[in-house]
Amino acid sequence: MPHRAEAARRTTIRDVAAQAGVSIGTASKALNGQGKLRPETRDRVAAAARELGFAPNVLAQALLGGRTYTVGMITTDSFGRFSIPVMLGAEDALGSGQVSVFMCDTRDDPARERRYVERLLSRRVDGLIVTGRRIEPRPSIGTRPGIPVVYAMTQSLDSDEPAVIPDDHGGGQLAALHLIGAGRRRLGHIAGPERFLAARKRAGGFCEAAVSAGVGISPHDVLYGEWSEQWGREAARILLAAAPGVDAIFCGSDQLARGVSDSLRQLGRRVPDDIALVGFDNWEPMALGADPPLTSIDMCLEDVGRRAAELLLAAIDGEPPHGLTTVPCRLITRASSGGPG
Amino acid sequence: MPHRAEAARRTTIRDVAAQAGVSIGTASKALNGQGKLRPETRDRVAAAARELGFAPNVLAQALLGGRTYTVGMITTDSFGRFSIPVMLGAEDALGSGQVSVFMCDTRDDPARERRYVERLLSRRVDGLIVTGRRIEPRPSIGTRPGIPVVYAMTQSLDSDEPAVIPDDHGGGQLAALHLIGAGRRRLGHIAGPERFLAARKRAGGFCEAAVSAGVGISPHDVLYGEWSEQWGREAARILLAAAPGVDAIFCGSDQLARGVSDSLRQLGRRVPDDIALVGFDNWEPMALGADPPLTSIDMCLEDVGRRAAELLLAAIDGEPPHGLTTVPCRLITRASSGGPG
DNA sequence: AAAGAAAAGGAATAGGTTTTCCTTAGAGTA
DNA sequence: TACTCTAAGGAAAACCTATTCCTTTTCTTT
Repeated sequence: MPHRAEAARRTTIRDVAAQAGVSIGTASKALNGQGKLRPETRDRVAAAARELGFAPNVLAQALLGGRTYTVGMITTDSFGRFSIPVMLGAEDALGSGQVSVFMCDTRDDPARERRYVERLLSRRVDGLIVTGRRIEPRPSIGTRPGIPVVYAMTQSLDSDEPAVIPDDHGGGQLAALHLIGAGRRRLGHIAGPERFLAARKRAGGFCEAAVSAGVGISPHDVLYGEWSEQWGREAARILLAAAPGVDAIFCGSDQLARGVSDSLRQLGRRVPDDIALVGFDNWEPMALGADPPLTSIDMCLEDVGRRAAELLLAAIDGEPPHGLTTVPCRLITRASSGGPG
Repeated sequence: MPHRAEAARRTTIRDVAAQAGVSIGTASKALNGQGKLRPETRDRVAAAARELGFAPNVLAQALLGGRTYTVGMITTDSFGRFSIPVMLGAEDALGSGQVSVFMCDTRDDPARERRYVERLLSRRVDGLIVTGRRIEPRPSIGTRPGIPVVYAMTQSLDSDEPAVIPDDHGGGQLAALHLIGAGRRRLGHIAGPERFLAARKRAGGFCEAAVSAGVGISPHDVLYGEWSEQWGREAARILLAAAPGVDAIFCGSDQLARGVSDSLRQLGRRVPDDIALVGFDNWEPMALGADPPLTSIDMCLEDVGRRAAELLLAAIDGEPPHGLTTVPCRLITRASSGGPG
């Protein structure tokens, strides 16, 4: 095609310069506070720019400066429950630095992922954030060297590449300490699938903290299953049959806790009076909708995203980080463990 | 700063041209299949490009062509439950056209929104999609004329600006027809807050379809309240007290339906045998986690996003759409209304 | 062999901005 | 008066690519 087909050309710095009666270079200096100019000239240019609604063409700036103030965010999670808060945090940290974010959802398709990476590279992004829904190491996204990458809520098989993940182990510990602190001594844990690293880490932290506090629970008391309410319902029955005296249950997700809560009600056990309940994720629609509302462990995913973005910015500025960063979890106390509400 | 501070400059078409022993212009033509070149020359250039890992600088192309193949997506919903599927659909439609998406979350702050719009404009996006979590008309985003805007899952107070929203009214009708088709005759409806247009439209469609089918229910039988499980629990008790013979309840959201389901169990009514239940949103974690799983109305939000993106692309190509487009809902049948599962 | 046509590829321009280097004009000094 | 110095601002290069318009080479044809 020739040039642009249509519409009123946006005003450029050339228009501003003309209106102010100066050269293009002078206009640029006036707008950016560079060079030596008479104050009155600066004002004239500023006025012209305001009047014409001038905003510099970022493309041209980027072309010249070699930096686009743009990063790519790649998710395999279909903007799911985990990657979204991560993105929010990252966007927050980046956005305040005038960096814009290209969003790409690979739908778990490696071919699509490659295409997106190519596209982002030819858009000359300054860096890449890769998010996922599992913290397990994944194949490296493998860009050319020179463009920095940070993994968030996932990590690379190449363990030198920087990654930020929540501290699931610490989250499990938090749950145990909270329940024990509330006077519970006969603990149970209902978990997601054992093949999930996060499920194992949560269970590990929980058991470890309990044992350190002198409360007996062992890793093979953990009921691994699925990430579903259905499994929560089943597992609660199994657990109560095996250990009728249990007075606290930690669940590997809020969904599990919802299922457990249901079964407990049907079995005639009161929450929290008979059995205290702690979930994981602090997924508010789930946790607040439960009756009573669920105490839960919040992974602070926004912090994960924010941290990842900070690391990326550092890398772009020439201070590449390495290895794994974990972000601590936080306990949110609600009625299901006797807290407020 | 001088130029770029660091790293191995990316290979440009100049490098390719040098390597192939041709001029820049010729290299460009070879790579884009333009002009008249000896096949052998084309091959040589292609080989050089491959060897050097050349990808054209999209910034330079955009600067030249006046189009960036970039759109901005602005959400007020903190990437919430509604705007996400919309974005997914839009990204899908745009991405396959080689258009990349800038993501911006305004956190419902008008000042932030203005800043983002400014930033997107100075990045010379080809268009804008504005999404929200409510379908109520909102103040126009008000960009300069020339850059097209489409609203998705929200609409502009300026009713001429194009918008795509789900057909809540039709969704309500679907629910009524389904329940009546299953032989139910004493219908109840538990809704969200009356100040929400979506809540009113769903209720309207439901009552209208019921009445047309000769089943009595009137708009003031609708129990408006909150969008919460808690209100679902309460409203179910209120409804059963007022109309003990009810044999089907349509809920304005899956969360409401979850609450209703809980209360029904406690009141000793079986779902679906005694009372059939239909939710709205088809929010899978909620709908599938319920016991029994919920029949629900799916707003097909991905389609809403896809449609919005298509309209935007049309507008960019010079065929600006106008006014409101609605996307039909779909009934997803599950056990709570006697369906499969 | 000469002339014309077609094929192949090169030079230059445009796009918008920033920065470096120069030029001009005025003020100050010897 | 002649010189230097500084302040103010202009001209041009650079960033990278696509396209238009030319020039050169090669082939056909008479």
